[in-house]
Amino acid sequence: MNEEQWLKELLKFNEEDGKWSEKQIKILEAAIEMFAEKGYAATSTSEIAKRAGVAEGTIFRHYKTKKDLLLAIVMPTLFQSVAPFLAKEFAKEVFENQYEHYEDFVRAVWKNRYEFVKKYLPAIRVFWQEIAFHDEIKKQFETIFKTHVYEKFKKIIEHFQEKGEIVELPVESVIRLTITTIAGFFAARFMIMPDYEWDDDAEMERTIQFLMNGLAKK
Amino acid sequence: MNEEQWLKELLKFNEEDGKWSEKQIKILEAAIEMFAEKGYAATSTSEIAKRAGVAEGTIFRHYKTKKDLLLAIVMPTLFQSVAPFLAKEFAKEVFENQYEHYEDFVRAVWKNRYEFVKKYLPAIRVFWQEIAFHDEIKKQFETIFKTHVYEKFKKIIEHFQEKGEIVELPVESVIRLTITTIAGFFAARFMIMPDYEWDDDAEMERTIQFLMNGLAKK
Amino acid sequence: MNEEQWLKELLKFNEEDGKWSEKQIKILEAAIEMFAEKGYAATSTSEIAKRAGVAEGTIFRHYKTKKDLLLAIVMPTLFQSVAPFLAKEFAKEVFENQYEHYEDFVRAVWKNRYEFVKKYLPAIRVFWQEIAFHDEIKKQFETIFKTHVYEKFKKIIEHFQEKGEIVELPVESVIRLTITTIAGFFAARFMIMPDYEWDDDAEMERTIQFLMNGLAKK
Amino acid sequence: MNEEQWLKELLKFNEEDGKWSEKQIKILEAAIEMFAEKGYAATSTSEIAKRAGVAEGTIFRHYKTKKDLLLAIVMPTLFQSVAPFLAKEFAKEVFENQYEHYEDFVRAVWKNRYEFVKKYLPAIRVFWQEIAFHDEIKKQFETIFKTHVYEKFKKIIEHFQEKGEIVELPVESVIRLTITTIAGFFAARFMIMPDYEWDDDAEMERTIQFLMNGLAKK
DNA sequence: CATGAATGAGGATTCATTCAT
DNA sequence: CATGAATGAATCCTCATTCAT
Repeated sequence: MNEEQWLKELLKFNEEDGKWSEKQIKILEAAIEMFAEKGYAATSTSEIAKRAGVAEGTIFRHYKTKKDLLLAIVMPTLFQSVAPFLAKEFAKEVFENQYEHYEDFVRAVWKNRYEFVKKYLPAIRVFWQEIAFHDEIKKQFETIFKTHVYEKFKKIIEHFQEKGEIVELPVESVIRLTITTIAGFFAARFMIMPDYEWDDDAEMERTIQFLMNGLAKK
Repeated sequence: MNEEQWLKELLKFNEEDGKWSEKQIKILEAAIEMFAEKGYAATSTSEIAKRAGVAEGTIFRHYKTKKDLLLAIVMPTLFQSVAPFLAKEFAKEVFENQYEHYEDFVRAVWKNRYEFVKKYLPAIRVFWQEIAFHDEIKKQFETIFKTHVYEKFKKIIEHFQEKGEIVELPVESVIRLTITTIAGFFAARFMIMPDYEWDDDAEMERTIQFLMNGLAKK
Repeated sequence: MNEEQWLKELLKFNEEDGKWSEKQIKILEAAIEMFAEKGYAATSTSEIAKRAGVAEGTIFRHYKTKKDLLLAIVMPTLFQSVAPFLAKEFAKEVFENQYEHYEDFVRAVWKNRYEFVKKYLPAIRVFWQEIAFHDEIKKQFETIFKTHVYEKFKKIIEHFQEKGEIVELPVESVIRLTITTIAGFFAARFMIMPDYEWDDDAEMERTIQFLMNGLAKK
Repeated sequence: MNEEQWLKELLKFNEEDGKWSEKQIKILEAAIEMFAEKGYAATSTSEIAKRAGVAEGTIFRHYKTKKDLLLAIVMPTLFQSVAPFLAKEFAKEVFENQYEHYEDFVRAVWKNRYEFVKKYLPAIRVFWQEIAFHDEIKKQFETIFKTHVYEKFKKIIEHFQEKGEIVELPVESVIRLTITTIAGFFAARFMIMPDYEWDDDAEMERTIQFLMNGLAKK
């Protein structure tokens, strides 16, 4: 998949296909790279224009303000980040025994999100770096998380708790521990120590074992 | 402990006591608050001056550049963050059976770091928000981590692995899983969902149980 | 010749024609006036902008730094100051008897430079005022002087010394005395006592007589 | 003569002896050096304080403003520059045949001023660099020049013209040519090409010969 | 007298944004 | 649609000067 392709895919959530001019894509690419590297506030629109190979004015033809440009990156990233949970059939799949065990479910999520993070890493960096500074993003994240991720996750957890597969902790704690364990790997792997020589498959195996043991019903 | 007190304590690692003038403290306090809230790049020195109740020029009398002001916050925070591991007697305590089980050790670290995070939260936010944008900070963090935290942690893990208490995974993985689990709680508790109603003791209990089960030798 | 015209002419040495926008010219004019009057260091870019009738930012769109603006004035002035000596045919003209006597040559230079100084006086003031403070300018001046002015001047002097027209002093001394005498007039006339009532033609006559007598072979 | 000594001598014109504290001298020395090197406007009082080894406030205890400090350098330098002409007996000496020929007079002035320039060069640089930017200095210079230098010089010239020793040009022109020739040497020797290897005695000889021939009655 | 912390106006420069071409 | 010159507010930082110690 070439560069432009992945961006278009990332952007699918925002607008209909076909609306993205070449220059617009170039601008987004440049902005993602620079925001990821230096942060939104420390990146100037003129730098973005230079890296994108367009005139400064062109940026503002496509994005009314610099903030709009940030949101055009961050919002699709947020949606794509939780995409599996946004799919209508997602929870259903679980109950219809597509995933016999919680471990199967976790493995499925892991693999799916691993591919996602690898592909969209710079945009994800931007998202997590900027969420602390922009209330709109934080609000949106909370809404999405509560109404989609949490709700569905809860049902899934309860399903496997009823099956007696996982420990009877409060659902919130199970969710948190699951996410923390998976996301902790991703953070270490891609953000904090990306240069360490990771054996991704082995580390996934260890981490999932750890998670399953941790949550196992004694 | 009043506001100035904790800052002086945080700064202990940087310089000798007594060198901190009242204005200098005021400036640091204001800078920490604002950097935590809006980010370093988006905070202007004039805002800091206003909030600190000093003239803008006064900032530059105490900190040669705005970047120096950031480092005066971030470096002590980095050192204090890993303070237990910097203490010479730290690892020794473990081997001399001050901590009979890995769980005792984890609980000790947890409590110690819990107090630390609660007290210095804004400075810690600044640290983690800015580490992504400033190579000096990242470099310093890596050095400290490798030479102090990792080395001592490793010995501790190996000690309990030899005692047959915890699983025979690679030390790196055990360290990562431990840190990820603890830090994951702190991140959720203080950064991502600080407004959720947490029962800190109960959640600590759950998390430590999870960690111990996850790492238990089967 | 109107104001803009002479500036464009002065600038010919720096870049190709046609590249000078109206605002750029306005900025240069304003800068020359103010630098001449108050000196480079004591003139603020906001004053220049005001006098030029442009926004302060516009200055920096055309000249990356204030120093660049100075050099955009000083370098062309340096080149134009020694322009006759830069022309390829210049020395040749002398040997091909365009100037039968040293006095003819001196008169030609005098008239040519008199027109130049009158036209470009403010820029020349800036040049001589700032050369003391900026090493780049001094270096450039020395290079130009040694490789162009001195070399050609030397041949001319030797030519007339061989013809037995002027005294057999070291060439360096003859050059210095000639320049000193001519430049001394210009300095007194235009820099030190511009308000005195000068009879330029008479004073030229006296000065050239003085110079010729001073250098005459006894 | 040590450093402080010459400064005190230079300052003699300004105030009575004994009033100059050590710090005051240090400040003046530092200011002269820095003003000569970077110019008045580009030199900060804090730099001067540092170089002088005193606190910033100390400068303002001795000189009410930075400008006062400049004038404390420039005014004595102006007076000392024309010191011979300020001496009451100066012109008289000429008429009483202390100087038989104009050449004797010129030689005497030359030697006297040569020593002066060598000793006070940095202060003289400051004077000539700043005179262009400060009207008070220019005014003072003009007054001194007209009332002392010019008046006495005029009588001397007329004296030697009457004796038939020098050409019957307008006195102003003779003065200008004399000064220009002497000052031209000093400018070249000390300001423009101080690094060239000068044979000062030989060059003086040549220059005075040139001057005498130039002014000789034909 | 000397100090140096404190000031706040002013410095050069950058920036997001606009708009005529 | 795209451009890039123009803007002027805002940025970080410096400076001459003051004043309590």
